[in-house]
Amino acid sequence: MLDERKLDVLRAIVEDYVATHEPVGSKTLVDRHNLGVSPATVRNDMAALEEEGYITQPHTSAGRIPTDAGYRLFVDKLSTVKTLSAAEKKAISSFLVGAVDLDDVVRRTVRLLAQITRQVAIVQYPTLSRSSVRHIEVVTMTPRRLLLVLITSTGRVEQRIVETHEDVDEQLIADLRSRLNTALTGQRLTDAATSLASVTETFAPADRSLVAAVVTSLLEAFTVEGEQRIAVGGAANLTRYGDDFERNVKPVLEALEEHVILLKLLGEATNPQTLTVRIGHENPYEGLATTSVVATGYGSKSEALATLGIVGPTHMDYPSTMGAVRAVARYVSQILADS
Amino acid sequence: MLDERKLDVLRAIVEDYVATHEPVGSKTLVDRHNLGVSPATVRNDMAALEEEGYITQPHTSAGRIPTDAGYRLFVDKLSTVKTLSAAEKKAISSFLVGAVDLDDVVRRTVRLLAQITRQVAIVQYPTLSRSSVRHIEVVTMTPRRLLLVLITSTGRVEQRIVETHEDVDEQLIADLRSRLNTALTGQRLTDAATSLASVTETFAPADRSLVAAVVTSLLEAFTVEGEQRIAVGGAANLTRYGDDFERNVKPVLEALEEHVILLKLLGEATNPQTLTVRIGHENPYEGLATTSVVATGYGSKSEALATLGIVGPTHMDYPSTMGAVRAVARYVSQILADS
DNA sequence: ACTGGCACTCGAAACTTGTGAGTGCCAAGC
DNA sequence: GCTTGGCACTCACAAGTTTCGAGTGCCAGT
Repeated sequence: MLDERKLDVLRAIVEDYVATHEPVGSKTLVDRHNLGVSPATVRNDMAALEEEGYITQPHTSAGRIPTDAGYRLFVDKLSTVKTLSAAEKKAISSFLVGAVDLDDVVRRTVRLLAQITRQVAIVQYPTLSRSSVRHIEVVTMTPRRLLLVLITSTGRVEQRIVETHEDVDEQLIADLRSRLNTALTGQRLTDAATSLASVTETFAPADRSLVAAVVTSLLEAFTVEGEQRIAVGGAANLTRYGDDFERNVKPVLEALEEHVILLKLLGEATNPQTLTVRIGHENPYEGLATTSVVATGYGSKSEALATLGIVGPTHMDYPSTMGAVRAVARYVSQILADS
Repeated sequence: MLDERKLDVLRAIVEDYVATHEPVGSKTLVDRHNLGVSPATVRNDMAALEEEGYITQPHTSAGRIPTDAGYRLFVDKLSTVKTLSAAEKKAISSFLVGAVDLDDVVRRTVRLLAQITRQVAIVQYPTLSRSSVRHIEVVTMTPRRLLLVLITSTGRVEQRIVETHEDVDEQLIADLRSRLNTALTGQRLTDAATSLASVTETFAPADRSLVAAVVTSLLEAFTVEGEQRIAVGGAANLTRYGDDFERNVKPVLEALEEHVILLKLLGEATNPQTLTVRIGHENPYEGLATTSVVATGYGSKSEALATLGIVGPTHMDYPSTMGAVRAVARYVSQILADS
């Protein structure tokens, strides 16, 4: 059905449209890419491609633009992920060197990704679920307010405030702190939840109400569902969408504020070798019909800790973007892994 | 020069323009507000106001729109800050109740502020400089990687990663941890810096290199200049700027990513009673010529910990916006203060 | 199977025209 | 001496018209 040349034509259309953002016609196409055939032939091929649903006409007597299906085919079969130039690779590593903590790594990564892809970048903080408890700190802020700090093996720090009904006893706090650490340090967060219950029981009934409050709060911190953190950057690149602000840009801006939606967009974490690309309507959010997402996991070669990616118009330069996302994910994984 | 009625006319022009976003002419003005005079009279007043630089014409034979100076006069002399309705007040308090930690308070505040003002909200995290050390935690992540966690009296948690050249000795770490806490807990961050030096001296020379690395990192964490954190929200409200995306919205989006610029925009923290309003060109950033900033401090009645505010088009509804910003600042201060 | 030719389509840009909100100014009126 | 009605003038905007050309589909010829 689709012979080699038709695919060449589709590839040419996608590349041209991505470069110009204007519908591309048969003549222009033959001029720009040396396809070795006449416009008339290309027209026939185009008719076939349109028949199959890979391209479409915005209106009669205009050129063709790729459909979501067209981009899909292009990404899957007609393009190869572009590797970065040496200069770009150098820029990446120098950008990430010197981060002072996990937050800083994430912030720098977002900035970097936005900068080199010229798109909106999204980076998920390493998930808690796969990490383990490194240390738990309990600090009294005011006589009736405690601050819990949970430090995980991935270097992530979670805090919780606990309000109490009566003034707290410093001795009890110290006791609680040491018992919590003894019981939980080294445990995976998922397992730590169960261990928490037994800790409560070792306390005198009189102290149980305080302990229970702390435990509840810690449990909350352990069960991360719905509270996964995300960093976003490069929103100014949304200008690249062209006009029709209201229809294209606004929903994206709205989505960027809804971290729940972003998490869905990023999808399941994959390892840094595998790139997930969602094109237009493939996205699980209707506002992003003219938007594509390129995402991948990061953390370590074998097991992904979290996901990062970019959001951009469907008419983006997929090979370059995919290359950049993959490269950044690899570098970040490396930074997080080695010490 | 400017009698009572001329000021009334200016007020009417500002209110009308803010409501419609269209140049307002003499006839419309008389129709909508009952000024009790004829359009011709209003025209004369308008000519005077234009002479003084408070209003201007986009082109001949169009209505007038306020200039930055016009808005300035309006804000300073012609309007009163609008107090919120009971329902709005209730919404504010219910929105902020249940925050689990300082980060959460800030995040919720940004969201809330963006929602009720329908503008872009900016909230600065409570500054470190005025707070004191509550606790310092040193945790080994890997044999050669330490995580420092600094907890301040304001509930802010700072983290730093320290890489060492040789494997660390757990005993030494425990020792360091306790000495640091003994020496520094309760001290203001500004004073703590000096105390740090003396702590180093109490260690055996062999351990000094490790201790020095930790101390350096802590010092960094203490001196916050240039690393003040900021949260931004409600970027989708930028749609409200009308068209001319490229000229109005893009620079704002860019500014929102540059936290250094935002800090300048927010300016010095004032107490929650005083509202800072910067209109158009008054802003210390050229990209925001069509933008106004409404900001105020928050933290406690007497002393402001940090600043929060909104960024929006110069043609915003100042009375309502100012009322909302002030109200939110007060509520947040309250949340942070009482326990 | 490809190509050149040809009639046709139709959006975009350039130009034209009409309309009306708005202005400035002036002379008359309270 | 303000205020006002009247009047001629301006000019952006919208609607209508024309032109232009890139692009198309189809068909007959190689």
